[in-house]
Amino acid sequence: MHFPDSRKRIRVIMENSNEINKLETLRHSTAHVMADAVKSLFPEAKITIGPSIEAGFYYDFDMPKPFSDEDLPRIEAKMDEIIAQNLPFERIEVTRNEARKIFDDMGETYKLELLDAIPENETVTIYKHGNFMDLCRGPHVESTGRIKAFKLLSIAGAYWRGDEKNKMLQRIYGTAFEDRKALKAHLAWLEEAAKRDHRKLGRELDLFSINETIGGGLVLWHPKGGKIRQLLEDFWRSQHEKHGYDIVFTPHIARDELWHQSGHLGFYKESMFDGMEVDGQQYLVKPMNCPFHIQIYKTNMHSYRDFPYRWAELGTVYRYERSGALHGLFRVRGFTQDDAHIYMRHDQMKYELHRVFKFSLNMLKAFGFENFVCRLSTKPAGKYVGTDEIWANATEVLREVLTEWGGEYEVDEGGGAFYGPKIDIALKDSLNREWQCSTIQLDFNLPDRFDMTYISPESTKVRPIMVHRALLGSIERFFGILIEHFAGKFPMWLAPEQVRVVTVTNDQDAWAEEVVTELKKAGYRATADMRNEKLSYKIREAQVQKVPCTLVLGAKEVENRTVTPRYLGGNSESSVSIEDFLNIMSLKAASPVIE
RNA sequence: GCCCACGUAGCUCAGGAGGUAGAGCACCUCCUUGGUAAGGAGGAGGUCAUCGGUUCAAGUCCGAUCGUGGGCUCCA
Repeated sequence: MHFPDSRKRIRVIMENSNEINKLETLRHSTAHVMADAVKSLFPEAKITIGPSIEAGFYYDFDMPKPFSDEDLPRIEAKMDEIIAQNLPFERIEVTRNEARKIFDDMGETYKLELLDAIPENETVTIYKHGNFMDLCRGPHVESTGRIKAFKLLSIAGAYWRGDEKNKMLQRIYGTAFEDRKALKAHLAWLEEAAKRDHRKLGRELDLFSINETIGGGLVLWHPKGGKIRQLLEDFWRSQHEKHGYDIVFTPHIARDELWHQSGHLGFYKESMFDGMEVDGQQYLVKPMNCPFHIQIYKTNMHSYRDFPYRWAELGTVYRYERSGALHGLFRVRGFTQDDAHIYMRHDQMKYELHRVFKFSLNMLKAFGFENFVCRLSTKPAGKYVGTDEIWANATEVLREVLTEWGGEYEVDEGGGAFYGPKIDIALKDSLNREWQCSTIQLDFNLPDRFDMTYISPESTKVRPIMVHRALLGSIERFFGILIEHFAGKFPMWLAPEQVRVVTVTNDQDAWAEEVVTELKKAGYRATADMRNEKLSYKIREAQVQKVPCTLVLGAKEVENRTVTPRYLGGNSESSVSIEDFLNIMSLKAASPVIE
């Protein structure tokens, strides 16, 4: 029911787990060295925790005064000194009382708190290098000299133990690698990711904007972004119709009564925008589409013969996100889900879930993604609705779906929502970052709450099985992912402008207009640049704007009635007739096909 | 929402320790008609985010607000 619409999820996958462990150790040791450096530069700092993370490490400090950016080079310099001394990391086993005394004497109150949290049966260890001691499970590298390549990256605030009720600590992020070459590669990767930032490309390519006057998290789609969205949605619609879905449309607001029935006003209110009063009735802006689709269902009696129903909608929803969480297209307050609900009989569950899973993967593949990671979330330990039998059954089917697929998947035991188990699909982009997009969720709750029924062969009323699913997740977020994945160089079928016809001089204007007319007639998106500018100037502009194909027209082309193509990032190719070029385009611009 | 940083022309950015704004690109005009990533000249364009304060004088100092960014947090 709740689609992970705009969650940013970045994880760099390392292939070899041994390598990971070595790196983790190295990074954790680097964190210790950093804490040592911070303590010697800022004796008033209290140390807290400093783990290794996916692409580096951090250490949190309680500081009377926050760090500034200028502090980072100073800390790095101090760290270099500690590393140069090649101090051995010593592991010291201590009793609780010894540990307590040590950290108490040092005034490290956070360490005392951590010490108390260590289970009774666990050995307490301290790691020491030079004069720096830290309560730590380890392991560590042999000595500080093993740290060959590190860099401090940023400063951030972070709550003690991640709880906003606690004190805000000062966090320093850094990273470390086996050697300088690997570090350099990682820094280059960060730079590449920054270059692809969809917010930057969105502005440069004039795709979308988010406007202060309108409000944070509310997206304006410019003509070029709008064209891409239109192409994407047309593709999406046609594929859904082909795959047995019917398209529905529902309103943006509904009376509070609906949200009471659905339960959203109970458990989702803090994410919903305040309502408005109309004719004495309270209306709320929708954060989800499901209650509407259920109302469609409930307008009629249904027979077991009629299933399944597959109702899809590009439904725009609004959810309150805290201001600090907003981020470009990835985290917004208004977005369009590529939503659908499937209603079915119990005996159809297996077929439908297989089918929708396959459709999800194929949809993502159509946009050029090849690698996926799936996650199965099973029954929560605490409260849940639905019988154990139906949970077991549905979970088994989902497991089967994943096994049959054969790809990489993890199981989040107990991670399912209270209303049903689910499969989430994350894609990996060209920078190997993971983005969770698709979600396929069973729902044993809403059919009950809305008293959905169908008539069985025995003439009894039976609850249908309900599945929520989104393939792309949110159109806004998926668009952001596409921008970054392609670095703005959209494939021909999605490019807002496919062909730019560029003239050498104004003597070719007539031919340029004819070529554009021909291209448009054939259904391509083409424009002519007939400005009084040098050829190289116009070529550059077409390249900078990432138009996939530029056709150069000079005297030669006019004479032979040809065009000279040049593709994005490539060099000039040989001249071809317009007929030949149209043939080439029909191959290059074909929409993907989903089986 | 919280911590820190930032907010000067459409964009990217300059503006030494207060004296009433500048560059490049983009835009407009003119010259140039030039074969594969920027030809030349000129012009227009800014209540320096907003509001308030200090001062004879505030992009410049102080405060608040709004917004953006990096994180944290939340995510039925």
